[in-house]
Amino acid sequence: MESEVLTRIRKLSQQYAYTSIQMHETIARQAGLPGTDHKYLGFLIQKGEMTAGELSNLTGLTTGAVTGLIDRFEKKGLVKRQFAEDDRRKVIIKPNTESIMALFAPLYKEFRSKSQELLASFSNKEIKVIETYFSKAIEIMNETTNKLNNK
Amino acid sequence: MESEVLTRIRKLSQQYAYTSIQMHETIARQAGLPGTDHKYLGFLIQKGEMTAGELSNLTGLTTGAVTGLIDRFEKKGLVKRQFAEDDRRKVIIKPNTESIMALFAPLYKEFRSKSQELLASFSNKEIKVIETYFSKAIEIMNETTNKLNNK
DNA sequence: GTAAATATCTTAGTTGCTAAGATAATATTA
DNA sequence: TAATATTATCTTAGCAACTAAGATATTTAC
Repeated sequence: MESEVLTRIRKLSQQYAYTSIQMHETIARQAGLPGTDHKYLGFLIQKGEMTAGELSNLTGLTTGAVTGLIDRFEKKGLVKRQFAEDDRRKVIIKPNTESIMALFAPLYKEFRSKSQELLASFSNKEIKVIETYFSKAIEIMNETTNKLNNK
Repeated sequence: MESEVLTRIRKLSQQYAYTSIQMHETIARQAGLPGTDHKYLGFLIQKGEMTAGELSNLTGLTTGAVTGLIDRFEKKGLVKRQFAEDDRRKVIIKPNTESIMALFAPLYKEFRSKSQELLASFSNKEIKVIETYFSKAIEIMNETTNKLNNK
């Protein structure tokens, strides 16, 4: 038997994740990125440049899939390939942050201002609560995922 | 220029959504559902039975894709097809909740108890804050998605 | 009763994935 | 140093699930 609160939060949480992915997919499609590529573009922006192998590890995609992914990004001018100076086997992927921003910023504009507004409606203390919840929930989900993957 | 708080929350939020999807995908894979099928199984559980067309609308998949989706679920005994009595063109998809639960419950067990624990560490007032944030953020994301889709 | 609309299924073609192996560069070792 | 092993990425073949378009079956409208 589980508490009503837990059920409510769990449903909201699932819906939140789903809605968020849905929105990001819609925005990506409008920006000319069909499928799930935008998900990986996010990594590149957040982490900055990285090698193809690192992206493969991070995403769980095979190196072959990553090759195709970078090809598609490169063709759109969103990233550049560059051999590493210290190891010429490595391919460094350099996100072209400016062109990425130019592509996505207008689509996120309204969302951002509304989010800003929503956050402004909470006190600092309340925001801290939200942050704590997010952080700890992320930790729990990662633990669950890792435990399931390593056995 | 955007506030630091907004940036922090936005990153946490994206990470939350990504981690959540990642966990659900891992659980689904362990349950023998590769790809993204589990996402749609969630709809069936939450909404109960629905027609193929409704599922198509809800998911944004074409009717052809939905046919394949139901085929895969049916083959695994997770849903049943049934013609609607009032309109024999319609196919009602009936989720077999018991077999779905039996498949997934053990994989979610530990996650649930940890979530329960996490939630217990917040006061009722704080939980209300989290719920409010989720609800309103979902609303904003849906608005954004709808606005982008209808133009 | 015929025509139009609707709900689902089928088919052909596309996309992006994995797995396995090829290629090129680097590290190791005798 | 030369031979061998390892590493990083790319290429290829095969596969799964998608879309778009059209087929089929049923219902609705005239």
